[in-house]
Amino acid sequence: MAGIEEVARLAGVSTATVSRALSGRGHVSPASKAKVEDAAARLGYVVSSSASSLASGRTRNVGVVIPFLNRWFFSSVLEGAQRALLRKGYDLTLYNLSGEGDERAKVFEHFLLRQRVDAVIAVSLELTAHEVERLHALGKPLVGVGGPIPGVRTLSIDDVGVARLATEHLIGLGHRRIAHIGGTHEFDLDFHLPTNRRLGYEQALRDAGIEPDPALFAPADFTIRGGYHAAKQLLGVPHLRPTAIFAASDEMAIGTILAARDLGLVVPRDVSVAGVDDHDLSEFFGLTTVSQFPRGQGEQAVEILMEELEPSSDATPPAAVPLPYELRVRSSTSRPADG
Amino acid sequence: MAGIEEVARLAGVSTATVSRALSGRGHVSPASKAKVEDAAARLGYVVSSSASSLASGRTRNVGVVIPFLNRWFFSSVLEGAQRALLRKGYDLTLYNLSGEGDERAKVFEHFLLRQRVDAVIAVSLELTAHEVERLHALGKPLVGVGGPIPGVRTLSIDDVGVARLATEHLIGLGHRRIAHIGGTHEFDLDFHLPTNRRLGYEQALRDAGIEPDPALFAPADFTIRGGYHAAKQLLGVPHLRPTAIFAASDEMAIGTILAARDLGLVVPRDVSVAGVDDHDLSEFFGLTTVSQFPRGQGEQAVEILMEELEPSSDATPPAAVPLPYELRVRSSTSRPADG
DNA sequence: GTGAAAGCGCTAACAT
DNA sequence: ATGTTAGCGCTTTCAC
Repeated sequence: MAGIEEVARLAGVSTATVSRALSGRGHVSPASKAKVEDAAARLGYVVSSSASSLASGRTRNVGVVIPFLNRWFFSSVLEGAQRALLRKGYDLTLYNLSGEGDERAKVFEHFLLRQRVDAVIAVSLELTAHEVERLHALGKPLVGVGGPIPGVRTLSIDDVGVARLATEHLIGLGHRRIAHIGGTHEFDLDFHLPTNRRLGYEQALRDAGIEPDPALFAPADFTIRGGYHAAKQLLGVPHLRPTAIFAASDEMAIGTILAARDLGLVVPRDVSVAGVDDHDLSEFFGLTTVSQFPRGQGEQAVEILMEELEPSSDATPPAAVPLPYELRVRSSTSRPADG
Repeated sequence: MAGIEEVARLAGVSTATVSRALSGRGHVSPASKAKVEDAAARLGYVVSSSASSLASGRTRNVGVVIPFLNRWFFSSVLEGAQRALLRKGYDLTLYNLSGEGDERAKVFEHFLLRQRVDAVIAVSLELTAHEVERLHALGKPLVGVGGPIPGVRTLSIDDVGVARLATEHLIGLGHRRIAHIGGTHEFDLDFHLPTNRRLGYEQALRDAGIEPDPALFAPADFTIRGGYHAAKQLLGVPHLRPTAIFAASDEMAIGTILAARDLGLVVPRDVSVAGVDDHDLSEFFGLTTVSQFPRGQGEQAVEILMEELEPSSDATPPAAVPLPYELRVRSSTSRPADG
């Protein structure tokens, strides 16, 4: 492993110039810059990140704390963040907190504080005031994705609006008996997503003069299996059967489609189904859904951090752009049979 | 941020002793060790990883290079690796190579070489000789998961054996016309997984005196949708219809089940279906499959690295234990209708 | 078992 | 625009 000194010697300049030429901070004449780059390439020189970090205080590394790796939403956010960071020349250090909970303390007390990261992205994690404080005390920018954290810049989708949109779509098609499959209370921990989506559903109904019927709500766990069972329940009673079901996630909506099939019902003729996410599988199932572009959320989180880490003169501050969402109408929804 | 000096002062010892006490290298009397730990806790002291790395040459960080994040197998391996590393006090730096390919070069030339990691885990990536060499030249242990890399310790499942097992299960039930949905050639890049699974399938057939019928092979892309279309093809011709289908992955097997349903066929009465993976969704679909425990593969990769990074006296070297796999019989397979 | 001190390989003042 | 040099905060010889 060649060091900066050898590069300096080969290029015929000082180590300071090498450092400047390679990092882009400070002015270097085009001539020496070329010589340095050439020498570095020749020697296969790459800076030692630890030496650089120690001397500069910057690590060019961002920590991402995330509760799940094998769920579509989370892996998509992670993928987006990774791509954006790589482009900026940053590393991504992953902290998956799916574990017991003592892992969580460990991560905060030992890992994030070792000066290994310049900033932290917290995905769908409600950080405690204490945790936020520790991070802030270190001067580490922190941005949340997936829900509001008090005192933290957070990218958060308008869950009420998303649910309204899906429900209004169903109402617009002529449905009046619209059921909802939402999250159980345990899932309300992180940012009340289930509550907000149920709220949006109810608002849309009321705006259309329909009183939400508690019998048309079924809780589930955001999985296909959970949606399947909830839907069977909802669809099982013939004379009360809803003509449409809005599920709070695509996975539950897919479960609903499968349940309908098993009951001999045809989607959308006998029952319309709508979800939220635009999951990988949704197109295959022809599921009408509301996209929420999680990859973009990961990328945007990185943009925000970068603006704090390396303020660029020109840039208009990304501002608190509301996250986009979009109705995607496929073949799982149609007018109800009657009319 | 308190430094080691303050800890030393508060504990009434030298910085050298603090370092030794906290890192566990070198002998320290129990008394001073306690004092140091106490002082460190009091001050909320955590070592600066960059300073520590620079001085010691160890980063306590492992790089994981992985081609996909949003596929079950890969995210599971990643999860296993993350857990195991966290337990050992190591960080995990993620390099997702899903991108174009110039990303790949970037990662190898700039990221992995900046002395940021002590070791590298390569998941399902066929590294070039040159890439392997660069890594070795740095003295960085490297272990592969998912397929053999020349000159590299690799955890690799016996794909031929896995496919044989699934196929033999179907043969044992009495099936003779067994179709196979495998990968297309593009998927053969990484370790010939599709080829090996097809090989195992054919071996099992031949061992049972059945000549593989090329008409009973259909290529797909390892997705549910791909499996669905391939299966429709296979099941569409009534008089040639296989009584069982072995798919090279659970996702394709699930697609097969859905295709069968859409054709009015009942699984397993009209057609048995078996897959490989034991995917999250497989239980829900009652899919008979061969589990391959990817989480364990990630963990095992870490074990191997640790043995190289921190050789423990007692440990029996983990040796080249073949990766376990296991037939999981559910409700998608049964004896063929005739008998 | 413990302390003193010499680096680890860079970066950032400060000069020039 | 470039060179000189003093650290960055630890770990690790080497002595004791």
